[in-house]
Amino acid sequence: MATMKQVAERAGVSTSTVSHVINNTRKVSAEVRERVLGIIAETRYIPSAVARSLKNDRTHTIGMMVPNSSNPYFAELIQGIEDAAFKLSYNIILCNAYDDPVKQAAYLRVLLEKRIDGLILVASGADATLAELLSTASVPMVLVDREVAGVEADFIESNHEEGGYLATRYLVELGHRRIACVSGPADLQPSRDRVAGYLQALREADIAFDPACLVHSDFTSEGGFNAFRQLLQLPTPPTAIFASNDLMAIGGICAAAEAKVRVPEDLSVIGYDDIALASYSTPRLTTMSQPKYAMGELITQLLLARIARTGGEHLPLRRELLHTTLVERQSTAPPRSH
Amino acid sequence: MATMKQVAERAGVSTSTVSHVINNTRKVSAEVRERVLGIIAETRYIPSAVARSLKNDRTHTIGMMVPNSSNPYFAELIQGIEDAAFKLSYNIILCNAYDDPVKQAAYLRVLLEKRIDGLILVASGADATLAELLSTASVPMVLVDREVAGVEADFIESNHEEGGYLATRYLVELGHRRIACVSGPADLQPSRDRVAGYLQALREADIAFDPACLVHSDFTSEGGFNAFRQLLQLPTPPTAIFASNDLMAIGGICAAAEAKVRVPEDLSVIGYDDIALASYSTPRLTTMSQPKYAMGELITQLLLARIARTGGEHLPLRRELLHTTLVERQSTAPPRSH
DNA sequence: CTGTTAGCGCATTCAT
DNA sequence: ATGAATGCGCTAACAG
Repeated sequence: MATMKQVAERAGVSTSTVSHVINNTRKVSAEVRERVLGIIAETRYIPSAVARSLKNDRTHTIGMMVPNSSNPYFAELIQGIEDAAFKLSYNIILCNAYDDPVKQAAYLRVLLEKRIDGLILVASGADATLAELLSTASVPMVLVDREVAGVEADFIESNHEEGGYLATRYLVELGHRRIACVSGPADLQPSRDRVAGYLQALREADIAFDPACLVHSDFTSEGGFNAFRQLLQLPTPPTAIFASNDLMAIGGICAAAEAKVRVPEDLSVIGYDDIALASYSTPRLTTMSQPKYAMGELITQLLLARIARTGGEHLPLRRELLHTTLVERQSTAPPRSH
Repeated sequence: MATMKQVAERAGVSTSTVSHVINNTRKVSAEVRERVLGIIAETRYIPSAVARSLKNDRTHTIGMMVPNSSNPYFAELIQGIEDAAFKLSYNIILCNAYDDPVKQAAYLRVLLEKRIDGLILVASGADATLAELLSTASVPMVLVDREVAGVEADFIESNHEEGGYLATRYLVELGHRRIACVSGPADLQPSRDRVAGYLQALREADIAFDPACLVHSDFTSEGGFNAFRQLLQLPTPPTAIFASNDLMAIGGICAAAEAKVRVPEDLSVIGYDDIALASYSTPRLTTMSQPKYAMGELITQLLLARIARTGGEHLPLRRELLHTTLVERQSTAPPRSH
């Protein structure tokens, strides 16, 4: 691989001049510029971002830590971020923590060594070690969906409580009175928020909350499958279920089908996230749509704004709560008795 | 951020010694080692991989270019690769080319500047520019699913033709005679291979191929939805459809449901890929499973083997064709008339 | 308009 | 067992 020095020699100029024609950073005579450009093409010279980064203290690389990039919600979020980042000349290093704080810490360490310009973190666990590591790292950072105790950083999420509320209220308005909820892991704040919204909607409708109607699962299709099966075996099964994400809703619908429970005739199901497949599952899934693409763009913008100010005056901490919107499709309907 | 030099000064030793305690690369007295380690902890020193890379000419970073990381097939493949790479201390820079050769070229350029140690490429388009860029780049590389004319590199894919054949033969064995195929884009070799397998199975069963039964789509749920609708409106609709990927199969099943065509009673559907959601779609999807995780591991191993030999003797070019396996679930059954 | 030079942070060779 | 010195490839004062 050719180096700038070699290019300079062959062009009969200094590396300084070569550098400037590459970066358009100072006036260079047309003649010299052409000559240099010619040699660059001829030698297929490609500047080293590594060397440049060492000099500039900027890698134009962002670390993205998620629990699981195969989960369609994260996959779509990542894609939005990657897209926005590309437009701004940043690359993404993808890290799957699998909800393992140890693995997450190991990754963080590597990212810090690689001198990422910024970090987008959907935290797995929130042990003290993480807060410790993060606060001493002092890398520009934005937290998504999950806050980390003791870490001050921009934070973005959709309004989970509102989402849970709207989903449940929609079911109530359809005429349902026995409404169950399949929640995500109880130790995740977004899960709890969505449940809070669910309870709030129930309360407003004067529907007594039956603890048997709330089951905690794990945000996977399989988990949803099992949770629905359990709910459908209740003495008085629900006529509607709010699933805390689309994966569980889809798995749940599968369980309903196997139990000969028709959706939406016998059971209404509403999901959360609005992943791409929700539009084409059978039946098409009614769901609370999270603005994933907008989130991706906003996250990237916030992070880059913070990166731009590194060392400068402190930007005020931002906390963004995005709205979710109801997408009515075919998995919900008024209850049978109506 | 502390530097090695600062650590050295505070510990009263040379940077050389600090470097050696960090890398365990030569004997250091216990006393000095402890002192250095103490200062490192105290100053929260984190070595710079950037500087190290400049020196070593290795970034421990791999570029991964895919058409679309939200497609569950790629998402799961990426995860397998990312997993395997992590174990071997490599990170992944994720790039979405969106089937746009221009965007792909732009990304490639950046990856080359960042001096990635290797490239995993699921090529979008294969114009001459790409071959040109790639061959002069001389970065260790493995191609996945799509070959690039004029580029010699390791190549990995599943045996698409065999997969298409097995899927179709399975439908034949179930008793179907009118079997349609929803293919991926005609300009993609894997699409063509799967179709070839489909045709082969038809031929073996002495079933005349009806061109109306082969429709080309785009590997998306929406595309599958439209393709199925078209097929179901045929004067003599098929009793079974082989969809070239799960996304299209799932979208197609949605179309069938809306046309009051029951799966599998009225229509058998078999997909391809075996994405995670296939197990929990309604009905559970019968499909040809691609060994995504194994592919991810193999890809990573091949690439790292090649990276290790950089500059050394040439490793023979490898061409790996992995087997797909039939996963029988609930979207297929004998035809009604049986 | 162009060149010289120093230094980014580290690994490593050569001394001692 | 340790240190001094060099250079990886580049950018950016500074000088002319």
